[in-house]
Amino acid sequence: MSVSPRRAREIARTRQDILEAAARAFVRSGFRAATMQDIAREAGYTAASLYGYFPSKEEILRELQQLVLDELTATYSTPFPAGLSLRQKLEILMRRHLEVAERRFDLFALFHAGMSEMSCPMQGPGDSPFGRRVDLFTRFIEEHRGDDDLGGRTPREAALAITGISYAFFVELMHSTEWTLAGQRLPVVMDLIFHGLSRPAEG
Amino acid sequence: MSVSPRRAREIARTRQDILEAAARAFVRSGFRAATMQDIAREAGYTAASLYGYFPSKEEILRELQQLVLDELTATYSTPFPAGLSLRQKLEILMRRHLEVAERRFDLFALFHAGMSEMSCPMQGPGDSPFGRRVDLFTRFIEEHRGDDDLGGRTPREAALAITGISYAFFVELMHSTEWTLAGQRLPVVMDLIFHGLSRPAEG
Amino acid sequence: MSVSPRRAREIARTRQDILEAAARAFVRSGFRAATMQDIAREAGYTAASLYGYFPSKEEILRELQQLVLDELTATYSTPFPAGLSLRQKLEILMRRHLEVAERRFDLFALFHAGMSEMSCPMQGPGDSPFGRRVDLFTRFIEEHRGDDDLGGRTPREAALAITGISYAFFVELMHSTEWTLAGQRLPVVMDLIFHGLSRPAEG
Amino acid sequence: MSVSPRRAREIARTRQDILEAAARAFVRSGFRAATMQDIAREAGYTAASLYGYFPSKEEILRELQQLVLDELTATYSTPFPAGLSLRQKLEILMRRHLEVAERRFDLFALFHAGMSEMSCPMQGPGDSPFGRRVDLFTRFIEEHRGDDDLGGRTPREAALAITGISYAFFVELMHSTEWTLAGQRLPVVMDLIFHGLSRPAEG
DNA sequence: CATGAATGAGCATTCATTCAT
DNA sequence: AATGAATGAATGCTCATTCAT
Repeated sequence: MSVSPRRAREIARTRQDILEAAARAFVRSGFRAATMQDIAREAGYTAASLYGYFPSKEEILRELQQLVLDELTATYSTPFPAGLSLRQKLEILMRRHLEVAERRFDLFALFHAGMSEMSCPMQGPGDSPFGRRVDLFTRFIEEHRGDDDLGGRTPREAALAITGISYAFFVELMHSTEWTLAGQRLPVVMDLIFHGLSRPAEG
Repeated sequence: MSVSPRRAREIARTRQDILEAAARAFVRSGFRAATMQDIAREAGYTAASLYGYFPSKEEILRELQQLVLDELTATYSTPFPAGLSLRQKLEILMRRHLEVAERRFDLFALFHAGMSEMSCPMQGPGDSPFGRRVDLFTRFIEEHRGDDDLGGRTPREAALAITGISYAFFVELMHSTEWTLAGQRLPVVMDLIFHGLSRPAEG
Repeated sequence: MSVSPRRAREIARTRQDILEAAARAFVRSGFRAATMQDIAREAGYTAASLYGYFPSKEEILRELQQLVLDELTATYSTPFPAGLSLRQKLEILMRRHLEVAERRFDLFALFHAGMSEMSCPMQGPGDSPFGRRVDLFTRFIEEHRGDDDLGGRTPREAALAITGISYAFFVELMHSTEWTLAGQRLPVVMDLIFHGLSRPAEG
Repeated sequence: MSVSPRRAREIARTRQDILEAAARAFVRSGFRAATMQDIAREAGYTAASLYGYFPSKEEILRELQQLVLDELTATYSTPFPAGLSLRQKLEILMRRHLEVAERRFDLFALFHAGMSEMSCPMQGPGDSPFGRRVDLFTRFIEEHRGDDDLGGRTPREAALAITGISYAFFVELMHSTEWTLAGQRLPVVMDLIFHGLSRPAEG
């Protein structure tokens, strides 16, 4: 009665396909505006077929959110080499983020795009995806900061700056099609985070 | 059969009421999810009445967007005192933004909340509200920068940092209810923009 | 803000129209098979309009059930002239039933037709409409029986016989179009109930 | 390429299983509400498999109806011992019915439960299962009546009384779980049919 | 002008049925 | 022969919009 491993893999892949299609559709139109037909067309199925893999549209969104959260959490929980400065660790962290963004572009787009609708139907307005990212950065800073890394700001303030700047550059990247620039821009981002506009980028 | 000035003013005020109600509704639920009933209830009318002031729901959104854009543009086009540094001018600009945010809270909330839905149904994804703000900051910088204000970054890069940081702090403010903090936090924001994390907040 | 009495009456009448249309549709096709479109067409509206008067299809059924129950209960709770025999009181009761059937034909048809579906979605299978009628008759008998009216049977047994016979004749009546026969057949029914096949109808 | 007798028997048995499962499902939820999945689950198959045995859900219902009709007809066409009174013959007939009810409980339940839905989708409202039973009883009476058995009523009237009373007691039995009472109650039923409430049950 | 009522268009979801495996 | 997967055709319900009052 149990599914064969082969079949199980097939199902998992189809679910992934649908989730990715849904991510694209949600980014394009928002959760409400995207119809099951849209998602299905994008995934190469009919709307009815989706219900063989997910019980509802809401559940698709929920799984999508969980996926993003998992990927994101992983970038924080993977240990960092010891003996590095906050800045070095942060750079590693952001490289991991870029990696995720490359591997799961739609997911990341969804995460950055759907502010209101990704949070509203499920949780209080307090923890939007943006807010959650701020939280993660805050905890990261609290854990890895040296004594005078923040120049007197609270970890949350620092996290706000980091989240804001990286958010802006991610959005920029997302809308441009030259994805290859991503890595190259990281030094600029790091430099802006740590020295702001006043200090020259290099030396 | 032209309208009396008195009547004209009445109409304009009602339109404003509706727009504000719509802004609240849109922030709370997103553009699609917010029904005309929701907006009407919030404004103290019935859904049918709204059509005496706006031809469609989409038009309400469009006017709302225009309103935000106008308010925002005004903060840029009002001249700045001569002889000020970029930083000083930027601080003035951001104070103006705060003013707008105080005067038209819902509008600002809408602007910051509904990323995907505010842009998608109308224009290409290229110019989201966020992107438009980046554009405005970019032009501002290009216009007011001194020779070595940006430490080697392009104006757009600088604008991205500014937009990102101020966006983050605005969102933070919005979710907290202590709106009074707004002004007090501005120095921190300015300092983060210009010196990043490394440099102490105050000399 | 409150509805004018005139309007209220209009609404009540529309609700009645819809309920009657629904009764017809339910009798014809059963609860599940009857679509909102069917009901609407029968009532001269569109399906969407019905939702201005009832929140759901289930609620329509529920109100219909309540209506039947109310009408039926009324026939029992209206007092009977004192000093009559069980048979005389029962005849009065059944005349009242006939009256109801004349006044609200659809309702009665619905009540006699939809056994399974009228009960299932709402209550346990124990109290079908049929069962409820048996209960009412049982209580009626317990209340009005003389000492040796039942010839040794329990009130429930007597009620089963009464319900069964009257049910059969009602169904017969319903399918024939000669509704006028209703009253004329009552003596036969009464006689069958009290004397069965063996005894001549009239002395 | 004809089927082996062994296989044929296998098929017939599976068809029976499915029909019984369907009867249970139909009684529980009504014809429309019962899904092919429901029937299949009850029968231990998948929905798709049912189509190897029946071309459609409607056909299942049709065969079920035919089955009931066949069983019922058999109770009438099996000859009765000569020289018996109408009452004696009727008692034999009803014992046969009880037998059927014991052997094919679900079938009988279906027959008694689903008035509207069992008839509607297929035939005019004239011949509901109930109506068909009345017809059978009518013909039975016409055939076996003595000269003054009916006390002046028409055969149809007598049949209505018989059908009604037996229907009521069958339903009662069905909802109770004490099926054993069935036979014991038959005398009461017979007595009610032939003497009504007025006459003592015994002697 | 404000509104209650009506509706067309659309959407999520279900289900009988088909078909390749 | 049995099934998992896929789908077309509904179906209940919502909502932006219109219009008579």
